[in-house]
This record gives sequence, C-alpha cells and structure tokens, in this order.
Amino acid sequence: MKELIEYLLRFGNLNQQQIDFVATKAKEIVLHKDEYFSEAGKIFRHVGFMLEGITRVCYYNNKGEEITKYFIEENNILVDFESFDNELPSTVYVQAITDCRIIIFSKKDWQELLNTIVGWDAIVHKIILKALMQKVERRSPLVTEDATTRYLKFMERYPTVVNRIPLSYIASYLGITQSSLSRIRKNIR
Amino acid sequence: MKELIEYLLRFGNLNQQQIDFVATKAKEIVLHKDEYFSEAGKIFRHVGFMLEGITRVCYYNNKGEEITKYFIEENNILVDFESFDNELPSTVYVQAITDCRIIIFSKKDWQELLNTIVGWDAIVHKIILKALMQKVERRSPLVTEDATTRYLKFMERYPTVVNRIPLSYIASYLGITQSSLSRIRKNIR
DNA sequence: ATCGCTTTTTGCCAAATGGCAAATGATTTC
DNA sequence: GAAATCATTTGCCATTTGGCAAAAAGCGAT
Repeated sequence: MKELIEYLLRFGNLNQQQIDFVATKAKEIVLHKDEYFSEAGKIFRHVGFMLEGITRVCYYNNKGEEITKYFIEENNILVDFESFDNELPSTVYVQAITDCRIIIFSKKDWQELLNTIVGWDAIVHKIILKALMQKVERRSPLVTEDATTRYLKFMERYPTVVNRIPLSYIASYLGITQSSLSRIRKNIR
Repeated sequence: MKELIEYLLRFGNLNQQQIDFVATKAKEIVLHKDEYFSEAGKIFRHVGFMLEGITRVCYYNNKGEEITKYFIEENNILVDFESFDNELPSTVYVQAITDCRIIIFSKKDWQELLNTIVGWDAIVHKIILKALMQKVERRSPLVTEDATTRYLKFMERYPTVVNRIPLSYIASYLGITQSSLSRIRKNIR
C-alpha cells in the first residue's frame, strides 16, 4: 500500500485524510502465474496497481499467433482505459507471468474517489498520460532495428524482467520466433 | 477554422462565446514541404492543428538513419505534450512533407484558454488521450508482421497519404529500406 | 535417481530483407 | 528541349530470420 501512495504522490498532492480514503477503497489480490487479470472481449471493470510480479498485455493476430504488446512491472498502473472509461470490450489479455500481488479498485470505488477527492482526476490524467507515453516509447524503437538490437534494448529497459519470464514471451514481444531469440542470445555472450 | 471547432466539439461542449474566444487565439500559418514545424533539441512552444497537408514525426538513430515514427494528417492535433507541458527539449523533428496549413496556439494563449474556459482542460485531456492511443495502435502492429503486411496495413490506415509522399518516408516508417519497399510494391500489383 | 513434462537450443534449408551500385524514370531549371 | 537533379526500380549477393523437427537441458513429482 505504501508503494501505491508513493506512486500517487509523484503525480500530485494528497493530504492524510485523502490518503486514508484511498486506502479504504483499495483491495489487494493475488494472481498466480498464467492467470488472467482480464481477458479480451470482457470489459475492464477495475483499475489495478502492480505491487509485485510481472504481467503482460497480449493479443492474437489473424494467424493465431500470440503477440505480447508490453510487460508491466511492479509499481505501475494496470488498466485499459479505453475499455474502462467507455465500457467497451477490451481487445487484449492481461496475464500474470509471475505470481503477482495487485491492488485493485472497483469501478464504483474509483468513481467515488473521483467525486470525493478534489484533484483526483488531475492525478489520474497524469498517470494515464505517462503510461501511454511509455507504451509509445517502448514500442516505437522495435520497428526499425534488427532483432539483436531489439533484444539488447529490451534487456536495458526491463532489466528486472529478463530472467524471470520464459523466453517465448520475450520473443513474442520482440516480434521474432523463439528459435531466433535463442540464437541471438548465443551470439551475444 | 471551422474544422478546428468541429474537432473540438467532438470532445466536449463549448458555447458560442467560448468558441469565439478560441478563435481569437488561433493563428493560421503555412508550412512548405520539407520545412520543420519543430526540431529535436528545441522546446515545443505551440499547439498545432493540421488544416491541410501531411506532416511526419521523425528522429535519427545512432547510425544516423532517419526513422519516421508516424504521419499526421488533416484534422489532427500536432504537439509533443511531453516537451510542451514540461518545457523539455523535444527528441523529435516534425516536418511538413507536403505544403501545410496549420492553426497554432502559443503557449501563453493556450494557458489563457485553460484559465478562461471551464472544461477546456477536460477537452484537451481527451484529445491527448486519443492522440496517444492512436500512436500506440498504429505502431504496435508493425513489430510483428512482415514488411508486405505492414505496407498493406499502412495503405489501409493512411489511404489519403500513400500517393502524396515519397516512398523513402514510407520505408522509414515501416522500418525497411527503400529498395525493399519498391520490390514489395512490385509484387503486390 | 528416474520419469514425464516443459523450455531452450540446435541443425537444416527456404524465404525475406539489407547493402550497394547501376539503370531507369520523373521533375525542375534554365 | 536539354541538362541537372531527385526518386524509384532493379540486379547481385550477403545476411538475417522463419519454419520445422529433433536433441538437449531444466525442473518438479515420486
């Protein structure tokens, strides 16, 4: 919980009373490896905050291949705003790839925070912006570089992730096959 | 100007007085092909709105290759919020690739709109969100598909752009060489 | 230690893409 | 209209990556 509050305070100020109010709405859940936090076709009804573990956001293309869009690590927000805000079915899966501890807020509680805490919407907007910008930045370089460079950058960007998840997920993030990634790894050492 | 107002109204309501006020702050500029709207290293000090033409956002990688991140067409917002909001030097170039007509707001006027029009910040937030989401969506599929598929999708997504800009820009967006793109084109027909 | 299961590595060959340079085509300028 | 300039296509060959299947390595349960 402390982590969440620290995270929130980086985006705006909250007084003790407001912090306590947030805390009353927060619930902690555990998600085991391979379980889904949410699934494509369903509407996102929670805002999550990663306390511990790694999740990934993925989808399937028209050939049935699984594509990992990005990973979400500790101390990051976990929500599909398009789905959450507009009550639209999400197009992606959010899956735990290690055991995870996650703080969640139900939509109802989230609304109540919006209505109660002055400035909550500003904080939330900043958080969303930051999350989206991160996505753009993490995704863009992948297009134009060769697979080895992409892998090296991946390791820089997710240093805490590389050794905790199966290689197949990394490959599906980098847009290459598992075999290719394996070969690349060999050449790097 | 009508285009801008219509665009704004898609994200929230403004009364006639507010619309007029926005109009007093808007200036129209012309940017010729190849001119820069903004450059890497400089701070973004304007919010732009594309009336006519196409711009692209690009940068250079460590090999000196030019990478096109995306294109911006008519009726879209044109701003690097990270740079604009935080007064940080931008990392990208925004370049006209056809002659363009662009409405701009100076930072000072933009602030005044924020302070004067109730709900302006909400509209702006929605616009930013949409723009960022578009970027993510346009960028992500590029990673995992082969060049031909990427080109076909590019044509679907930017139907009005394909025939108006040089092939080299498209290649640098798709992350392939000009030669490869030329060959791909040949095979498609 | 052994079995069964999953993950990772490897070998083989085919396909896609890159790099470079020359040829062709298109456009501008005089 | 000819020359100069720029954009695009093509040829040649090297390199990267994919697809598939088998081998090897890792891991948990017994």
